[in-house]
Amino acid sequence: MTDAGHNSVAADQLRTIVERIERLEDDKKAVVEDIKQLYMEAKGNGFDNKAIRKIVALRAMDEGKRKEAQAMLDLYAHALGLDLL
Amino acid sequence: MTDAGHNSVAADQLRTIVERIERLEDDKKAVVEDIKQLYMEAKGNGFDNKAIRKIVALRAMDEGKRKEAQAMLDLYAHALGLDLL
Amino acid sequence: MTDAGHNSVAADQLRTIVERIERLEDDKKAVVEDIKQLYMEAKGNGFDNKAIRKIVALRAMDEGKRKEAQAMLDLYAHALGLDLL
Amino acid sequence: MTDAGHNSVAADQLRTIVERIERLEDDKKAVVEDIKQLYMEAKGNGFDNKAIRKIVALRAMDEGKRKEAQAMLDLYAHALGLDLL
DNA sequence: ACACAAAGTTCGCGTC
DNA sequence: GACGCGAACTTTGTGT
Repeated sequence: MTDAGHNSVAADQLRTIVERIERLEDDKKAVVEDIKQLYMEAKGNGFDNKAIRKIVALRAMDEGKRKEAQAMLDLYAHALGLDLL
Repeated sequence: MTDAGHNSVAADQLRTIVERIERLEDDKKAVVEDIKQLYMEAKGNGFDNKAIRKIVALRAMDEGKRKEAQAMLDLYAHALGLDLL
Repeated sequence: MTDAGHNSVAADQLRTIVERIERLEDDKKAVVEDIKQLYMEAKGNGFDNKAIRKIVALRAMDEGKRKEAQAMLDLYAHALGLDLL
Repeated sequence: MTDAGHNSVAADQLRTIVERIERLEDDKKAVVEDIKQLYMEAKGNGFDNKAIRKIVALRAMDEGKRKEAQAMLDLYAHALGLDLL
């Protein structure tokens, strides 16, 4: 088998990989677009998107970690006399 | 209608929005995961992921590449155009 | 007066502006580097940089806006039955 | 030594760190403001700020540009090298 | 209000 | 295997 033949295998493999990635990236792009649309819709209904984003992030976050991070923040805030609420 | 009733409308709307976002985020996450898997598979086949990423980026750019090149020319035309006009 | 002479004024002006910007960008870069060093030092002393960043951000934020944003978040969280604390 | 005393050490350390960061952030803010002023001045003199921004970016890149170009060549050498080796 | 640009955050990589 | 470095993505702010 020639080098060309041998290499064409890798080249084909590479091409396949790249194309599969590109398709998935297209999918991702579509989903991101849908999400954007949803936020626009929410805004149209008078919601505060920034708050919604935070809510989504908080719900996604592991509860344990969230409370731990909050505790650390509270600790530091207290040490500096910063009134968080 | 009570305030509770009144609020529950917005609350339901909010909940619906948040849940729809979360579903889309799940979709997105799944796609991102698939992409990651692909890269891992590529790596397992001896490919250089960094190079693949650049290839993908370049191909994605190539659609807008002419526009970019054109913009670059315009840029210089403008920037140096100050000397010319 | 030739075009060249006339244009050289604008060109010189442009050059001056660009160079002044570049100097300021260098300054900025240096400051950013210093900040990074500070965070590294803090980490070396056992502090949680993420929490410190939040503290700095909170202190920088206008108190009114901060509480307003927090109130909105609380409102939404409550509507969804999300326990923040 | 009381806990309060013990903690006050860390609290003081934390306060010092935060305040040093805040000072540096102020410096940064001032520099950013100066840059903004410069752009406004440039605009007042009839220059195209968008073009200037690109010029500055390009000049900043130009130091690393050869490296980037080299990286691009290496990239293709690698990616296509699969066909060659 | 939209798009562009800047900042911060996170993730993968190379290094030690 | 942990740490710092650099790139990619997300989010925030600003100028039009």
